[in-house]
Amino acid sequence: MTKTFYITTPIYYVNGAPHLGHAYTSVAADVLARWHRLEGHDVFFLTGTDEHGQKVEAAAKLAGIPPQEFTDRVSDDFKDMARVMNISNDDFIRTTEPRHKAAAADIWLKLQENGFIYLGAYEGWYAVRDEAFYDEDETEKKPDGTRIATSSGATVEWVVEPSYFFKLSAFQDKLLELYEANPGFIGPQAKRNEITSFVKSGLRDLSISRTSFSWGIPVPGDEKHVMYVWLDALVNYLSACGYPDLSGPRGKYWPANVHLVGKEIIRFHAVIWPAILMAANLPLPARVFSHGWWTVEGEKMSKSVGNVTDVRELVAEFGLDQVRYFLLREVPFGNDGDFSRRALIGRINSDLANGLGNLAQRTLSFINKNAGAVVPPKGRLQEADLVLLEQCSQLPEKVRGAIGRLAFHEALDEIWRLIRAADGYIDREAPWSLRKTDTARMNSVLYVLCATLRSIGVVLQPFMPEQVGRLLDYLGVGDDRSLTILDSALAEGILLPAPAGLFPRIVEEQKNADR
RNA sequence: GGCGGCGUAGCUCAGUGGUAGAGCAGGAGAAUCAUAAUCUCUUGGUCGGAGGUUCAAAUCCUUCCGCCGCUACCA
Repeated sequence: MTKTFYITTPIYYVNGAPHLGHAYTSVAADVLARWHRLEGHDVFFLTGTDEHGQKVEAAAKLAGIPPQEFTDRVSDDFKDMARVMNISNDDFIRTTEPRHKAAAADIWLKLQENGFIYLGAYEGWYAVRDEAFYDEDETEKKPDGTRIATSSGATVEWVVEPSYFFKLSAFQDKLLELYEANPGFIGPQAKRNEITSFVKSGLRDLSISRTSFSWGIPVPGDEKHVMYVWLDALVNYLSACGYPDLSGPRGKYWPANVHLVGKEIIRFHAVIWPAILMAANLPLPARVFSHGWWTVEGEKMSKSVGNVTDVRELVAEFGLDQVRYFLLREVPFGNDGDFSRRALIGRINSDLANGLGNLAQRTLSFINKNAGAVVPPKGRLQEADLVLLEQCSQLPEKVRGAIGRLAFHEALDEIWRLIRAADGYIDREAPWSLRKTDTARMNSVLYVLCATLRSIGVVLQPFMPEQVGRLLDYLGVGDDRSLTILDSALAEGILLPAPAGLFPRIVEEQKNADR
């Protein structure tokens, strides 16, 4: 039976437009999904949008349209971003879809049946004007004794509203056991420590319904309440598998292998979500991995600064694969990073244009001009050839290891090590000299270079599907481009098309800095 | 305040007890197949400060300085 691999991005909240951060999560998940497909696994890759809650209700009101129309619009924008980024998701779930509402209602009933839901009261500082609750430290007392919300200035009052609660406190020990028994459950390590100490500090029950607004999934049996958005949202990972009927075609994918999330929502995925699943007697995902945030030119992305970056503009200017490469190469996955034009251009020029692109071009165009435009005959290999080919044969395992740890930057670093080795090889062997003295040897060298480029291309496909696809075309690689083709030697004599540059060098116009 | 992390070459970082490393940037040379890309050599660091343990410390301990994260329900 084929191994299944289920990977998710968070469902993106539709109260704002998609930006660089969303694209980052999706690209990382896409690389994982594509890698596992190369491995021959049965992959299910899910993304989508989270569309309920007070903020969405408010945003729709501001836009002057009904919430459903609003969410349709923003959800389409996220779909468009996925298309532009060449994200290979197998499904796109929306929490306003009937299949999801049914799943969420069923989970609620399961939690209730199992005795983990009770009716209590949610208390807090409520601003009628904002229709929102505030924490005490988000409010301040005015001289006349009334209390206002610091951010909006609206008067707040202490409100007690009935609310259903989830007995999260019952799962404290079980969660700690989970983290203990599965060190890889939360990644990276630093987040695991944070979450562990958070859980150790004591868990309170979680308010999971609201009566103060209505844009949500109704609580089964008590329709004055709508479900708390996070309970609603987390269930999406099950909804897409066909839950509550896990005997259907998608049921085999649950539990998920990886939930990729931004660091701001790790807690919901590493604490609340497993607790809910435990309470519903469902199997737990294998791993929750959180990545960092991007600043842009050293500054935090924010609407007020006006630097919220729509990745689609970057793609239009620099190319899709270039942006995908940068996102995963520049920063160790899990860390924060900075996105700057200068760093992006530096990566494109030194790694892609001068590195991979130039290696491919100098090899392929030489073959095109001097070796009959076919994969040259291998001939008798020498020590230097075998050394390089040995590095090729080790590459998939090295990349597999790095990707298994979600260390995308290390995977790319391994690949570039081989690119540099191949550049050294071509210089030392100098096929341009051999052309005049020993064409058999020249052919051997070119053959080894083709084989090297094939290895590099195959493992690089998940990162840069488009340009690397072209590279494999230029190398005459057929339809099967999975990792298994690297187990067989490259066939000689295949006709090769005329190559063209893969990654154009970026030349920035000199902005006359000197006055 | 409590818990945790970080501070290593101009930049981004690797390196957890045994002669300071990589990539990029800088310098010199070589080569000319190639997107003037490539290759070789090379400049550059009192490993945040101070003290301690040890035959030996970037690596362990103490303390100080600086930066950052977490410290729950509104993503």
